[in-house]
Parts: sequence; structure tokens; C-alpha cells
Amino acid sequence: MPPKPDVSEERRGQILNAAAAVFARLGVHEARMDDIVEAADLSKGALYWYFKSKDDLIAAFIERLFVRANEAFRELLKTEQPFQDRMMAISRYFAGDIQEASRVRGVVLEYYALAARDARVRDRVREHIDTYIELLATMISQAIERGECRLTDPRKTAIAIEAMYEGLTLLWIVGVNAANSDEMIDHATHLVLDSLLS
Amino acid sequence: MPPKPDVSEERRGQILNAAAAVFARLGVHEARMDDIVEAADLSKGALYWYFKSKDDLIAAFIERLFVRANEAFRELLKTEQPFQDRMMAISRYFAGDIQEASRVRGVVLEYYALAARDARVRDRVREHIDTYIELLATMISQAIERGECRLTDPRKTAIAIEAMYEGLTLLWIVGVNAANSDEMIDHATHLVLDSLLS
DNA sequence: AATAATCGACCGACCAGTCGGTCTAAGAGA
DNA sequence: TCTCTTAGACCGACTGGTCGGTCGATTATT
Repeated sequence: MPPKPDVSEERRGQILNAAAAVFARLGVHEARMDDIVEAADLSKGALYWYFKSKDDLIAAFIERLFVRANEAFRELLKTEQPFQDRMMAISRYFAGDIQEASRVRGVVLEYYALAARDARVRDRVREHIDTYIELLATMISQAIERGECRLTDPRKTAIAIEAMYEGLTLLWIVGVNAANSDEMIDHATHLVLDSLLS
Repeated sequence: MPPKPDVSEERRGQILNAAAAVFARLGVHEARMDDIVEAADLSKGALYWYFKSKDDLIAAFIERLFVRANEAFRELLKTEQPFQDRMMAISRYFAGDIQEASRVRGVVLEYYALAARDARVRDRVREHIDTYIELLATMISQAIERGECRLTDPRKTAIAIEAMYEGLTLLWIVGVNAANSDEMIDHATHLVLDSLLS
């Protein structure tokens, strides 16, 4: 029991990485299980040993994305700093995120579209996004207490901000010119910040 | 030439309406051409007489959505009124739009996801969204000239606003609680409005 | 020997799109 | 007025390729 290499977590990661590459290239729908098998340098049998269906694989893939992003976001808010600086940090985090995760973003959109129809997927996605929103709302609450932010409904404001960043990502994916530039994202952040600072 | 009933436009509309119903129920991907055929009360041959492929049908369907929404939006901005009132009118337009077009929204998301991968689709989508943005930017420019709005980059601000509404729709689709309520949308609108009013 | 992990040929459900054919109505000619 | 022709509109059984998933065989590990 102790000296078990336990290759299974490594394999799952390997397969998920392969899936990420294939999804980025073809999208979830166009991606064939055989493509992923090939990219993972494994066999179909091995893949189905670790994931019981394509849907299962997709869910695990998205789950990993969300978990990683949430961790990064939480890390970002750990340090003690004034409200305005935090907002700007978030702004820059999103800017980086948008550029880097570029390819994978289409997959997330596909998953959102799926969430529109499938209640189980929807619940899972909502849960993760709500985590973001809660984080933002808490931050705003604190800022209000400290008098750094004018009095406002923290949750509603958090939703509006989250919506703006999600929307910016969406517009960028869809090709709206300059929607992804640093200046654009800073501009958007300042737009709400000007309103919120007391 | 004159006494031709020319049933073809009517048929296309009939098919597109059927597609709207089926897409709303099953999503673009799960929708079978046979489902649409049945909903349209026509035959497969007839459908393929008017649309050369499933992709062609989807494109036509989305095109119609965008054209209609753009018309409604343009209409909305026709009347002469102060900046703040216009923004609130837009706010309410979106609120209504979100509630009403609810079912179809998932389809649009699916199309956005497709745009992430297909350059031709992307160009088409961008064109339509840019129209919204231009409309907003023009409105903001005028407001600045009239001194109703503080000095700011109209296009960037327009993009941020458009992003916020798109994002709000997305969050609602994904099931974030209260993202679709009138108060939420008004709150979001006021968030940027407070910043913009001079 | 037993179990975990891996392999890949194969199955069969599924569905976009085809195709040979029918029906109707509008001209054309007688 | 009555055929005949033509073509646009429409029908629906059928096909051919595709791909998620299976399974019996094989290898590695304990």
C-alpha cells in the first residue's frame, strides 16, 4: 500500500492535458476521443479506464480550469492592500488571464452554452462563478467598512463587475477589436472604480 | 413575373421559426434536421430546397436574430432625450430582452463558442456587435458634447458597457442568482452612470 | 496467481445529406 | 377549351461515413 507509485493521478493529468490541447485546437464538439488518445500517447482502453465517458472527461477538464483559476484569484486577494489597489490587481489578473488562456476560452464558452440546457452542468458552473462573486463581494464589504468605498449592495456590485469581465472576455473571443488590450481592461475597471470610491 | 405568389420567403421564415423552437428546446447541436422538418410541417427535401446545409440554416437563424435586435436597439435610440434617460431605457431594454429571449440565448452562446474557432462566423458576429458598440459610442460622444457626460473615450466606454450587459446575460444563463432581475440590471447601469455623469 | 493497467480492432447507433420521384400550376400550341 | 410541356416546390426512404464506447487479449506489478 505505501510504496505504490499510483500512476493514476498522473495519468488523469496526462489525459486532461492532452484534452486541453485538442479542445483548444478543435473545440469540445469537434474533438474526437481518438484525437485525445493520440495526443495523450495512450490507448482508447486506457482513456476509458480513467474516464467513463466523453462527458465525464469534459466535466473533469472544466472542473480543473475553474479550480485553478479560483485558487489563483484567492491567492491574489490574500495580501493586505487598499481597495483601489486590489481592484487594479484584479484588472491586471484578468488581462493576463485573457491573453494566456486564449485558446481554452472557447471551450469554456461551449461549456457555458451547455449549461444553458443541462441543469447539472449549470449547477456546477454556477457554483464556481458564485465563488468569484462571493470573493469580490467580501472585498467590497470590507472596503465599505473601511470607508474606502461608498455605500452600495456588495453582491449586486460584485455581480456587475464579474459580468463586465466575463463580457470583456466574450467580446474578445468574438473578435471585437481591442477588447483584450490592457488599456481597455483598465478603462473598464476605472469606470466602476470611479463610481465606487467614496 | 407579377402574379407570382413567391412562397419562398414565407417558407424560409416558416423553417426559421421552426428552427427557433427546436433550437430553444434542444440547442443547436442536439437539434436534428428531422426535428426541424417536423416542427416546420414540411419534408426534408423542402428544407434542403431552401437551405443548403445545417450550417447554412444556423447562420441564417442567427443573422435574423441579430438583425431584429439591432433594429430594436436603433429604434430605441431614435427619440431625443437626455443621456441618463437613454441609458435607463437601454437598461430596461436589456432587462426585457433577457427575460423574453431567454430560451434562444443559449443558442447565441453556442454560436459565440463557434465564433471562437471559425473565422467566418467570428467576422459576422463581430460585425453585429460592433454595430451595438458604435451606437453606444455615438450616444456617449453626443452626451460629452452636450456636457451631460464627463470626458472619456467613447468607444472604450461603449465596449465596457456592452461587455457588462453581455456578461450579465451570460451569468443569468449560467444560473447566477438574480443576475436577471430588473434591480440587478438597474444597479449595474447606475454603477457606470454614476461614474459617467459630469 | 491475481490484480491493475493498457492495448486496439471492432461494433452499431446515429444522422446529415441525397436522390428518384410526385404534384401543381403556369404558359404554349392547336 | 383541351392537351402537352416545363419547372419550381415538395416528398421521404435510404445510404454512407463517423465516432462513442466495448471487450477479449496482453503486459506489468505484487
